Amino acid sequence: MIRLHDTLAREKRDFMPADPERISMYVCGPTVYGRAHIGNARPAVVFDTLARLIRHEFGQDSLVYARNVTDVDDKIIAAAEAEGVGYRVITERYYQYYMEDMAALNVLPPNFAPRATAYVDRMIDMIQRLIDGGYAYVAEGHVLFEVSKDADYGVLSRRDRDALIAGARVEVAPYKRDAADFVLWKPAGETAEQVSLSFPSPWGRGRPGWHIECSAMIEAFGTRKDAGHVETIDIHGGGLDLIFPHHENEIAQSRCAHEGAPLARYWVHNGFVDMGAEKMSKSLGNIVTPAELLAEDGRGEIYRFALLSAHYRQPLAWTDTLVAQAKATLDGLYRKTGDVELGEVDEGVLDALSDDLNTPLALSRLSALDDPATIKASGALLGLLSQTGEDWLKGRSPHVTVPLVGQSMTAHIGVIRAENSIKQMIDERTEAKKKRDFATADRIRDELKADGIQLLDRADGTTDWERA
RNA sequence: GGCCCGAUGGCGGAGUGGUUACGCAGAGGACUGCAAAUCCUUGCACGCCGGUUCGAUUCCGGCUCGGGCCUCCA
Repeated sequence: MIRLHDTLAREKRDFMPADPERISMYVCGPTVYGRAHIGNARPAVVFDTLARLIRHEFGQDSLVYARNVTDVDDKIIAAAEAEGVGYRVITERYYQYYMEDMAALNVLPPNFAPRATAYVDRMIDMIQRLIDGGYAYVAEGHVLFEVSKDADYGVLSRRDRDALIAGARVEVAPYKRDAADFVLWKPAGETAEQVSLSFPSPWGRGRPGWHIECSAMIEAFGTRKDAGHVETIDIHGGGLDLIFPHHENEIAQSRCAHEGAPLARYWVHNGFVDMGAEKMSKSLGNIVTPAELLAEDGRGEIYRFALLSAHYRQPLAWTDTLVAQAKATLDGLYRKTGDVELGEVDEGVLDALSDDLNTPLALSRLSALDDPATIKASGALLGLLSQTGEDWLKGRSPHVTVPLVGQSMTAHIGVIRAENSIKQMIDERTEAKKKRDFATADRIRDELKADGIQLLDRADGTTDWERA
């Protein structure tokens, strides 16, 4: 039995999907206007791990996992205008980067990756239904959701409307009936790029608001095999900061458009990656990207391990020590697994993951295991230990040689010695050792060490090596 | 101001009303020409003040400190 902490209930609940053969999970994905940072990667890794667990428990085909791509956004327009290119250049480029970065972290592609621009018709349809139902109104080319018409507004974030108004940091737009009302549709501006990224609608050319995108995509994309119209999904996930206003507003829109049907049966939110003192975010300018990390060491599992080393709801401080510890622990695990085939998943690891995705406990149990095949299979459930021990320890990660756009790998590749050359030096050293010429033997060992190659002398006299 | 989290050994981080998780790092030993890896052994802990209890790191209250959200945000 999987248990999940449900943000709506503020407690762990047994996970009972509506249809165990067709479980639906939707996670808010990236807005593709810039390079993802390691904090953006946390939900991708966390929900990828949850997806692996659900597939393990309910069957490989049991889960339909959707992670959207927001490709309509003011920041996309701003980026396009800044570079003097069409918005599609921006969205395509950063979507590609995102996919590459996530793949390096062993994040499997979701079953669906719906793009907002492909679902505008559905958004317009949903907005029209909200207007017809008396939940939304048109004002100066905008369509706004009228929060006061939804008696349950605020259940997820536990806020009441008075508190919202009192705490409002942003000047209230004059066309709003109430400060808490939010935009469903906004008119296109005058600039070429704003006109370019706009769509015809009953309310004039414009673009959808952020919140309606997710509500409409959830309704439309078919989390069930037969459905073109889904009202309630099993799991809705995302970062903690999306609880308010994004998910609160999604709930309001969807519930009002669906005669009260709830949007999701379980709400799961991940905590933040921080830099020790404050959260990592683009607006604070203190970001670390997977691309930068992979340029340091291309073995992406290091960063996945680091992200999973804290419970997903806890904050995680991203430090050099954290990365070093993740690498050291993985090295130890890979020395144990070698190149064995997958065995059975360990019950202890499975139990830990099933208890609200307790990855730190799962990782500690993984380290305590002895049988290589069990370690390998249990690691796979966490998206780890996907390589052979030798490839890992010799640094043959496929990502090491992937050129990263905007990042020069030249320096890194420059210090990577061809394995033939390493073998040659090992042979020279073996000869020197036979002659008890330890000065030469140690010189060779030091030389290799300076290039990050650690020699391992085995009991039978042969020598192997690892890349530090 | 409102809402919500957290505080565990050098570091990361679970967990539990009473028997010192685990990993990384450190120390000692075995092995080694010397190291590394490996194996064995080992030191180090539950923010502060009260309360409940035979007994609290664990439950309750208060305090201090830290973090997040309050319509950009994973």
